[in-house]
Amino acid sequence: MARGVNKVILIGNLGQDPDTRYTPNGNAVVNLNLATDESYKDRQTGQLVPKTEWHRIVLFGKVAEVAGQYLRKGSKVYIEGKLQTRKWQGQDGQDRYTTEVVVDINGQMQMLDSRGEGGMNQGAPAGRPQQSGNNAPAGQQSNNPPPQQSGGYSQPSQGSMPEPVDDFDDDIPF
Amino acid sequence: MARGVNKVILIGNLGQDPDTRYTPNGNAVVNLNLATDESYKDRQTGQLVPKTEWHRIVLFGKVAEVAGQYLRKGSKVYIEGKLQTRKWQGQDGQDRYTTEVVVDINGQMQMLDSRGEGGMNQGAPAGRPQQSGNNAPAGQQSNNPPPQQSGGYSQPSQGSMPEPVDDFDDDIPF
Amino acid sequence: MARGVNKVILIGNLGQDPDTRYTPNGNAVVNLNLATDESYKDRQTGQLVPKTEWHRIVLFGKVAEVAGQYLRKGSKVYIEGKLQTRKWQGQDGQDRYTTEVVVDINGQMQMLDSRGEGGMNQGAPAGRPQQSGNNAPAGQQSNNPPPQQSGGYSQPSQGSMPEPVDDFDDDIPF
Amino acid sequence: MARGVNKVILIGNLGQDPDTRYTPNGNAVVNLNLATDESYKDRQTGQLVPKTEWHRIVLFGKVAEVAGQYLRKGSKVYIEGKLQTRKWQGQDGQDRYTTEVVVDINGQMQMLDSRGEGGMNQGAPAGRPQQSGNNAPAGQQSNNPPPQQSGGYSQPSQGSMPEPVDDFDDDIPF
DNA sequence: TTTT
DNA sequence: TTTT
Repeated sequence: MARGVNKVILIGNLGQDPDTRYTPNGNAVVNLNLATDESYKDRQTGQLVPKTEWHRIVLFGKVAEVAGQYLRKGSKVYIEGKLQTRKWQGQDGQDRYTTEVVVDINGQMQMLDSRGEGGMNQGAPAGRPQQSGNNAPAGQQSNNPPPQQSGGYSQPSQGSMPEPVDDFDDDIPF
Repeated sequence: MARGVNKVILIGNLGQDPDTRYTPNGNAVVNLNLATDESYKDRQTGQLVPKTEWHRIVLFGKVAEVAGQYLRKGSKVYIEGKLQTRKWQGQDGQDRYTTEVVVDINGQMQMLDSRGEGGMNQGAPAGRPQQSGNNAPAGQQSNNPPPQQSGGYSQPSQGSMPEPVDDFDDDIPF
Repeated sequence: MARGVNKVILIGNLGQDPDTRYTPNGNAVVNLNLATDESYKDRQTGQLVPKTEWHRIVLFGKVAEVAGQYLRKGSKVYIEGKLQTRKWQGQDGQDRYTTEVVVDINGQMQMLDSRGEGGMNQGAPAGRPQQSGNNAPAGQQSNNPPPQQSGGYSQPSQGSMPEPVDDFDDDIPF
Repeated sequence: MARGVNKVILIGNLGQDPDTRYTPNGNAVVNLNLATDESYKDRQTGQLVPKTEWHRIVLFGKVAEVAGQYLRKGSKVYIEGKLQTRKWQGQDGQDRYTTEVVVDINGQMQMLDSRGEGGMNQGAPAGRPQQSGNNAPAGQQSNNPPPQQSGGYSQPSQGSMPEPVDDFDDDIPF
């Protein structure tokens, strides 16, 4: 299935709560904003300077469900996925490119906060529908420009959150 | 030095010859355009569809020297580096972001073409100065828009190719 | 499915042809002996000393089929799998341990020899049955001590096994 | 320096406190016993069966110092190293082989327990000399059979513990 | 823009 | 925007 290798491995913390959306088929698609920290020695001052790198993560399928339910702002997480750059149109009609780390059936997500502390403190989210309501407030997110969206999927027709059947794979465009 | 993990592993082929530049200190900085191939089964047709992902690679230091000298368009290569997104200004004054895989002293580059075939066919490049001349023709490359450049380093002041001393680390902005 | 991470990534060359066997169900199980090369600077002499590390690889399923058919002694290959140590009984009744890199449905194998050169020179093996005959000679292999076997699977259609060529395995020290 | 790739990435928990030793030169060498958990679906019963894999980790240099000082039984940790199999002689004079994950200057170790909970609860170890005394009690460890040793380095000549020179960074470099 |  |  692959004549190359395209692998990303990250450990970092979430900058915000996960952004959960659903495909028309009811499959979860979760966006994460992940910070990885590094520090390097400044050549001028000789001091250790912290440097944060931010990564856009997109999870699909089962791992997206878990991420959306259990991860929160501040959560520490291990991510294994692949690099993907997608093109979108800016408001000026010009092409823009956004690179994301895609975690699908071939990837992995591991929560690294032990025993519920860490970022999992806002009360345990219960069922899926609530999740959707809590994490993907339509009004707010739907104004986001393309770089905040992940292509072909949209949000659940709110209020009518249509029985999430798990026929995944039927609508993800890759 | 790092309180997180930020690792990328790629195996693919170069879309063009490497783009070699030099910092004012004479350190090589090489840009690669790397394709990784994957194929997935189309849900509609059931057919296997090939899909190519393109990656921007930036190498620094010793590994950059080697890449610039021995890699060519078509070369198969293993890359281990880290993700880095840098901001630049579009001609319209707006912010743009480009994500690259940075290979520095902590990364790795492995040529995977065996026995000189593959992309290594244009004759063995000799010394470093010539390399610079061959691979980083100033007039051509300097017109490249920001996404084609890697930030703070510029090209060798040609003709005066300043004694490539290996005092690396003195000018790389991270 | 996993509350940890256990990942091995190797690029190296095969020390011998693959050793293909079959489970009672007819599933391929392939053993590889993979060399990864490294060199380090000797502190005494200051010289660059080459050092080869040998790895035992066990492949299951589809990837095993491909490996058995297309890899040969000398082939360069990318392996992604997981570490697994299994216990077996020495002839003296004592416990022995062998660590292997297991490549199953979650792993990956990529052939890195381009255009059929490399180790792929003994003529293209054809169908699976023949493969079985050539690579998994029952009579000879079944005498191998435990470290040469990979646990619960046994050999194919015994009794009719034709010329067993691949009896290396006898001098590999693990 | 390397014409191959030999990389291991693990996330798991320590089965015991680290075993810290020192080379004659006073360099720390730390052994860890790391468990990675996985679960698989039993084909017979259809049940999810947990499975623990144990790994021998050997750390050298600075990362060894940190591991010896801050890791404890139960600690969750990220390990990046390389596979290495070393030969030793059993009491019966026969060759034995032990495979370890070696973490040296090219590797990485990340503690994943947040805020001092996790396994770091036996009181904060203070200076290095005490560490040595606490973690590498010569009398106890020296009875360990070869698989418990890592080759060329020995234990601190007791009583004469030679003032660990390696005053690299300022204690806590992360 | 690469490669098979 | 996270974390220590």
